[in-house]
Amino acid sequence: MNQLFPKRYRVLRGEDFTQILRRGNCAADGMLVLYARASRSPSAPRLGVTIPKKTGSAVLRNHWKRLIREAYRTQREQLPPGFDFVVRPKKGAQPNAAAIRRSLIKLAKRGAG
RNA sequence: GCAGUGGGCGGGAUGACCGCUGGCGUUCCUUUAGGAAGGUUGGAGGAAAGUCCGGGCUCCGCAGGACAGGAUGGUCGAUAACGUCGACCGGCCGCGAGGCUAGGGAAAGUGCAACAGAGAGUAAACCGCCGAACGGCUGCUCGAUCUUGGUCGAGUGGUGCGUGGUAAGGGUGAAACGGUGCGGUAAGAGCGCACCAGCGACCGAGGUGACUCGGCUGGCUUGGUAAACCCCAUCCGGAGCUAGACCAAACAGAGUGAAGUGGUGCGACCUCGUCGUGCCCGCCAAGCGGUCCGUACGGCAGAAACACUCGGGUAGGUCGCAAUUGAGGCGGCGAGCAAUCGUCGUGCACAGAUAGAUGGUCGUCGUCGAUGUCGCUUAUGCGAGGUCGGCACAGAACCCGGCUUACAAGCCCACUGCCAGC
RNA sequence: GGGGUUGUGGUGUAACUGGCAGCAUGACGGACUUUUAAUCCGUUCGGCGAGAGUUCGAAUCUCUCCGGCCCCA
Repeated sequence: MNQLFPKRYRVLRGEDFTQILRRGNCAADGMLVLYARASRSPSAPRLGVTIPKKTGSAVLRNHWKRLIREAYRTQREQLPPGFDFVVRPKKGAQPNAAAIRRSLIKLAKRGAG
């Protein structure tokens, strides 16, 4: 099972972020907020992570980002292909690896469909 | 043993699997650029933080003096520099080890001090004390006069009524213009004297110096506040790695800029002044724009192939940028009380992202706390293995030197006071 | 990365030439009213973001931290 996470599976350009956030579908639960938009290259789903400064200290923000990326990396094949996703933590939520993994799949299917 | 003071160390270890990212090889694909696979080797801190100071570096052509503005403020030293560090001096606190200290100037000037209090700054008279001096009222004595008990004058008492003297005592306050004693006085007072305290000048000794010690003399006493204005001394050009250089891509251009800058007459309007107009003068620099940041001066280079303003476009890549030479580390020797410096040796050394890497999961060990079991033990306690929970503060973004703040457990060194024992 | 501004009862705000920290609203109680609202009267809660320093005295001056908000790129 391919669990790599190279740069082609990531949203990198600032313009892409604004497009996904402005034009994409939004889905949220108590843990995450997810934006989804049909991508131009339909093969692989791409991920971008946004952590607002109000989340907390730099250590806490890094922790959130790593957990979200890890959840995406380990279960990328279960996500709907042909979409770009931008994910950020829900305000007030506490980071938890298992909950983020469950929430990511649920929200991705809802946002794509 | 108890209590305490100062300083330092430390920042869990290790394994498996799955990842991210820099460097260097290998193989494959590809027209170049580049892409893919796999290998190997590196990958957060003592504070990376706050951004409170100081530098390096870069640009402003060069980095001017003055004013303004800001910063610092015992002395000597250390340093690339500092508001940092070291040693020492003075003051305050502590029994002590030690701690704190923006600590120049208040006999240059200006200002401020609520409430209370009589008085708060070239001191002041509320109570109290005094009755010296002047006046009022009044008693007595003497003299003059005459309307014979009044008037005037002198002397001597009383009163403390008015003017007044007095800062010893009371009381107020954070602070009231030295303290004690004797003299002195109407009462008092540095008013005088003696001693003491304090300040200044001078002299001597010690110290590089801040300053310390001693002597002598004098004013006889000049209060607090400058983290109030201020004065003095010293320092500071501005902006910052999105600095800045180059490449690529994209778009749309428009406007302004090298002579009226000066003097003077007349006219209009509401004065200053502005406008119009005539004359003189000037017209390759006295004007113009220019991150020498603010002000004026002065200096500098510049000019239509340039500069500025407005508008439009682009926010991609490479370098800066990773020890390849730096105020590096470690060790030895030497100088110094120390901060630190000199010298010699030493491959001792790999972070470098750019939507932003340095991680996730699962173990083993370590350590701390709670809990209960077994063994030894009178108890305290010691040892063994078990279960559960915890293991901080915190994440590089151009780089260094400091400061400040945050920080779990644990450990070490030096010193002080008290108690007990020898 | 750089810069600015701000912090005062539960809420909003004033005093900042250093000198007992006020005002409005809210809460509570009373009056009025059949009751509520409005109005009037009274009371209470009790606050200068934290810690040092200067000063006789600090919300105010100085320093160091903490938090909020905003701006530039």
